[in-house]
Amino acid sequence: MAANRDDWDLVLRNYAVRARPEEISPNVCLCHTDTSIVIHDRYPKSIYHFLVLPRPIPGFIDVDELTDLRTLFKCGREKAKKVLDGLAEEAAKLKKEMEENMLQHNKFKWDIWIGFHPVPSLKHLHLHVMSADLCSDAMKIKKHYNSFHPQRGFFLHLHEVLSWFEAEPSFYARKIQLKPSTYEPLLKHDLECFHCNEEFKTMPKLKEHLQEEWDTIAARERPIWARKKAARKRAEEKKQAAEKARAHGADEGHGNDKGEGASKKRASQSDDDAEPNTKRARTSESLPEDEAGGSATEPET
DNA sequence: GTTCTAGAAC
DNA sequence: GTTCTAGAAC
Ligand SMILES: [Zn+2]
Ligand SMILES: [Zn+2]
Repeated sequence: MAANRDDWDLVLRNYAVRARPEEISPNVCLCHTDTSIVIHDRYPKSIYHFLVLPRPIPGFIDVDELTDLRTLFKCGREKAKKVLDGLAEEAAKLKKEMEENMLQHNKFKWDIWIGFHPVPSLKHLHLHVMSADLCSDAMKIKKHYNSFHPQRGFFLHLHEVLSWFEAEPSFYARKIQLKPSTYEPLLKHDLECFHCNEEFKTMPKLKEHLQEEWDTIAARERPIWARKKAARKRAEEKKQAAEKARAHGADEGHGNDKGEGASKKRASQSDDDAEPNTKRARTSESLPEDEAGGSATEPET
C-alpha cells in the first residue's frame, strides 16, 4: 500500500472510499457522515482550508462518478443536484464552525469561500471551504493563486454551480462540459490582489501584500468584535444580577417589586478587552480543539 | 498535488 | 550573485 510516485493523485479517493472514516487520523479527518467526509487540506492555501469529499453510496453513486465535477454532471442532472446539495449542507455546518474558531483564535471573523476547481489535479470531487485570505506558506506559485482568486473564474463558487440548475437548459448544457481549454488559460493571468486589484510582478511581492491586507482587516475588525463581546458580557452580568436580586427578594420577602435588578453598572471604560491591533494571531487549521503541529499525512489539493 | 532544479530575470 | 519561475519527475 505504498504511496507510489504513480498514485499521488489518488489521495483523496483513498479517503473517500474508506469504510470507517473514524479510523483516519484526526489530524486529517475532522468529521464525517454517511455521505461525506471533511478533511484538512494538506497544503492549505489560506489560514483555514478544508475539503469536503462526497462518499460513494451503494445503489446511488459509485466512486467513478465522483471523480470530479464533470463526471458528476455526466451521471445525470438529478443525481448531480443531490450530491451537490449534500456537500452544500456539510459546507454550511463547517463554515459556522470555522467562524466560531476565527472569533476564538483570531478575535474577529472574515469571509469564507466555498467552491470547486473545474480542472482539478487530484482525483475525487472535493469542495474547498477556505478562509478568504490566501495567506499561507503553501501558497507559492501563480497557478495556486489564480486557481483560488475569487473573481478570476477558475474557482467555481458553489452558489454559482448551483445557479446553473436554475438557468436555461442551453446554459446548463454548456457549463457542465467544464472544458479544460476554457479554464486553464485563466491560471496564467497576471497576479492581481483580490482585495484591491493591484498588480504584482512576483509571488513574493504579492504574498507580502496579501499579508498586509489581512493585517489591515484584522486591525479594523478586532476592536469591533471586542466591543460586541464586552456588550454581551455586560448584558449577561446584568441579567444574572437581576435574577439574584429577584431570588434574594423572594427569600427575605423584602422586595420592592420594581422589577428592576440591582445591577447598575455603568462601565465608563471604553473597551474591556480591545486587543492590541498589532496582534497577528494566526490559528492553524485545526478546528474542534487546538492542536497545532499536526504532522500526519494530510491530503493535498 | 509537490519537489527539484536549470536558467531567466533582475 | 541572488531571486524567482516553470517544466520534468522512469
Ligand atoms: Zn490589495
Ligand atoms: Zn483540487
